[in-house]
Amino acid sequence: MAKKIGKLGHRGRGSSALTRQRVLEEALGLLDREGITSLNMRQLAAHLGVTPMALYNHVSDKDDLLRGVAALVVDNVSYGSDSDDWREEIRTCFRALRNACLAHPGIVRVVESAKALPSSIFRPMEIALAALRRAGLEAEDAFRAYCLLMSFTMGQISYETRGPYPAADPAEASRQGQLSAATFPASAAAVLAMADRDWDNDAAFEFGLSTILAGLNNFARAKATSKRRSRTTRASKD
Amino acid sequence: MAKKIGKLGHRGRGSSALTRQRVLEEALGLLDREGITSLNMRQLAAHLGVTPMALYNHVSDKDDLLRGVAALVVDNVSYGSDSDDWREEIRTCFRALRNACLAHPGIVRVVESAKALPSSIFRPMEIALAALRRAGLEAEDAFRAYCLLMSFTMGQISYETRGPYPAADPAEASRQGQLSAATFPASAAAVLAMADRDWDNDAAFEFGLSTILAGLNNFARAKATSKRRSRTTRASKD
DNA sequence: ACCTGAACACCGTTCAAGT
DNA sequence: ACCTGAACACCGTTCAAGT
Repeated sequence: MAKKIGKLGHRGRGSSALTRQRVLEEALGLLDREGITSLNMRQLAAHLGVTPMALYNHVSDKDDLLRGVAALVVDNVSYGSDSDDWREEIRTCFRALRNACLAHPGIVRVVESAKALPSSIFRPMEIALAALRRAGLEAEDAFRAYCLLMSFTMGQISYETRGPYPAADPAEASRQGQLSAATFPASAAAVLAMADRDWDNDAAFEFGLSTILAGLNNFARAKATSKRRSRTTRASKD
Repeated sequence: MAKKIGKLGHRGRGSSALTRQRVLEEALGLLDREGITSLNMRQLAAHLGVTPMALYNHVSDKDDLLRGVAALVVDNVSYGSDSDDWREEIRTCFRALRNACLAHPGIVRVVESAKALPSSIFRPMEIALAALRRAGLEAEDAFRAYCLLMSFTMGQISYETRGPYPAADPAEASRQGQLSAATFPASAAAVLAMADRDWDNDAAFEFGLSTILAGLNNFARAKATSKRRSRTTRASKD
């Protein structure tokens, strides 16, 4: 027993042994504190007080590490809602996804560079698809709508966490005189309008969500009436 | 003059000297043929028959190289249309962006990993913003709508070019039994519905575009009537 | 001004060896 | 079973030297 204490005690920090969980958690911490460029096997090993090669006992690959970190962020998110309005269900689902990612801004670059995603991303997909089917969309349209929602959400999060590209930020470009009112009038006007008030990412996300849901609602209602009409036609034929 | 010919003649391929343009074009070719992992200074230099360090005479940085390659893909795209329907203008604009990117699938990863974007990214922004203003949106809403359209388009292209993540592809997951109808009924149904017909990325993109435009149209019309109403109210007060 | 060659400070990962 | 240490095959980039 003394042997056991001694064995655990001589490890760097704490008395815990190296486990996959500990590796992934330290990786996420490193990502949060120092960004994705610091998330490499050597620095991670150093933070765990261990040799780089020790990590390979708990992680098969760097890509496995990245997938594991992504899973850590996304696995325990609650995507469900108790509303019976399909639009509110979808709102809650993608808001939850966005909030989880914004809590660990570096995770977006991890997801973008990972070769595979944790399979738990099927959970928001399931919820969204179910809600969309309940709205009256057919399977194929529902999947297209899901792609639309997911693409927008991930794109938006990517933009938010990376910050606007220096060369693509209207405000920055206007400061450097690249965005003259002569060649880019609409963009220059947008900069002018945004100059005073702070840009609100939450509001931009909600705007996007509402716009998509309005469009999907239009689509679902059109689908419903065309179905009803064809039913009436059939009935009158009888 | 013979000296000049000799000087040019002893270069690896062709008689052209190394220029920034030639470096960027070869980089794009390398990207197209072998993907982003092969797009590095050493391999690029080898393809140009030159030492890695020779590239730094025409490119300040690897990030400068990436930005240059992105510019090559995006600079000469024509985003405009001759329609006077703002929705058609926006369709043409983002279709053009998508087509340009799909012509060089690797470019998406380049854009994602680049620290800066070519400033010609303002051209589609300008066209989209102008169309949205003409639709009746105020500056801030127009910019939010632009972000929505751009996020969706880039997200969609990213999904298309990377191919679905092995762990996030419903069809693949269902094949491996990760997507049982018991736990993920809606997703399993989607796979079933998509099993026979091929998934049509173009149709999915058009679906997304139409949905967003329908939502924006709703928004613009609501804005217009609320404005008209307040004007009437004011008039009746007079 | 443009290019070369050697070198440096990094990466992920293999391999043989220790306990 | 788990970890170490040295090594390999890569990266981007600096620096001194050549023309």
